[in-house]
Amino acid sequence: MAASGSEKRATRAEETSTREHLLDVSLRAFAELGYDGASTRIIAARAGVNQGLIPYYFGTKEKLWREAVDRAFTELRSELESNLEEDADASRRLERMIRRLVRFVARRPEFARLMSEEGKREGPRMRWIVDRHVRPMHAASLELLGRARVGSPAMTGLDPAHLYYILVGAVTQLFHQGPEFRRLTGLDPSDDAVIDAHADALIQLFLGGD
Amino acid sequence: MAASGSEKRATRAEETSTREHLLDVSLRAFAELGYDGASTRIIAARAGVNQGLIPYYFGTKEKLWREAVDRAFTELRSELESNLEEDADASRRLERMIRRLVRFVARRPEFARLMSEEGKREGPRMRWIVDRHVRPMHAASLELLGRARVGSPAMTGLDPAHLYYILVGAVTQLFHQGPEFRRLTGLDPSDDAVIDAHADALIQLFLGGD
DNA sequence: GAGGGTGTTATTCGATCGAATAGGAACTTG
DNA sequence: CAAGTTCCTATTCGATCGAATAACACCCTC
Repeated sequence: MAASGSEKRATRAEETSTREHLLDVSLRAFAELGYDGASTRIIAARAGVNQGLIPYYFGTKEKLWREAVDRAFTELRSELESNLEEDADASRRLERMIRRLVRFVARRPEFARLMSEEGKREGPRMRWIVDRHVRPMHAASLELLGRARVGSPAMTGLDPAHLYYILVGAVTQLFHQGPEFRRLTGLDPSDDAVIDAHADALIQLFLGGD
Repeated sequence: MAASGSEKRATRAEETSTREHLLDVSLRAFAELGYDGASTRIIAARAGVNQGLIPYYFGTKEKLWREAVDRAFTELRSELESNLEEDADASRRLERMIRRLVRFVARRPEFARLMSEEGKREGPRMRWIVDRHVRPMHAASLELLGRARVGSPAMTGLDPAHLYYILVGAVTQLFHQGPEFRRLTGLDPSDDAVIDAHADALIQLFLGGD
């Protein structure tokens, strides 16, 4: 069952390589179904290839997972890091960061889901992801939060360590719980109106009326 | 391999019944390992009983899951509903609610984990849990938030629907991601100092300096 | 146009899954 | 103390898991 129309073998270098496509599909599957729930057969079926291709390209399921995660964080970084320095005002910088974060999480809720999937239990995957990806991001966030806190009425006196988890949870929860949100409210978590309203609410809450 | 010392059969009605114990263990296992990851064999082993007991008591794994979830929500309700009405000031009521929520989630992080595990994907379990448990809680929360919003400088003008997800995420994230938090910060998410600091930060953020 | 990669499928393996079954051990009721 | 009920274990079943293997189809180089 070759996904697209192209009949036989799809003549190398079609849209994207099969390998890249597998990584894409894997991230969503791991996020949606969990590491155990996302069987290599399901992943292969969604990608329209044979299950044997996964050991072939990635060796083990674990390595496939790691490569998919690396890829997701690369995308997140490229999303957030672009021209953030140029803004002198720390509050404005935080505001833009929040808006970007919201949009990113809304567009790729699987990212937040994967993080929560792994961050909630001890294990080699948790340690790997924290040491390799979360810690640097966390450090950068603390710095940004620490600077933005100065002068913000809503945030003064708040411990940045707690603020970090408060902010991340506040930003991601709605999109992380997308299906629940949709069933509960009838709204579409991928709707731009919902996304913008959420970002607006967060910015008002964290940065007050300045 | 009977867990405790009690030799043969444990003479009915010891501490708690085996069935209750299985429900307790199940909730933690489902939250920690996910529905698929928590095999009935693992659950049985943690409870110190034979795997065959689970079909015996609960019929199917799905029914075991539902009963464990019912039990968790019963506990949450009894935690939150007690003498909340008597406080006239909506802001104070929200403040106490936040403090209780934080303490509950800190004490039973498996609750938040289980909710996020199921709320992130479509499926019969998601629909069951939303219709049966989340919707009533959500309605009550919206009412409380709507009233508390009036007069609170930080929350005026914010859509209660968004506020709900912001609040839930902000409250739960740190404890939901307990193992990650511990590795990242070196702090213990079950430490009372951490718990109180988190509640304080949340209350200041949401209720400002009143 | 023969030969050697490379990408891919089909098949198979041992392990583990949830559930069914049969039987045993202890308590309850006569 | 015999019979029945309840609680629990041991074993087994078909399904599915991740991974290994063998063979195949295509492309490239010569």
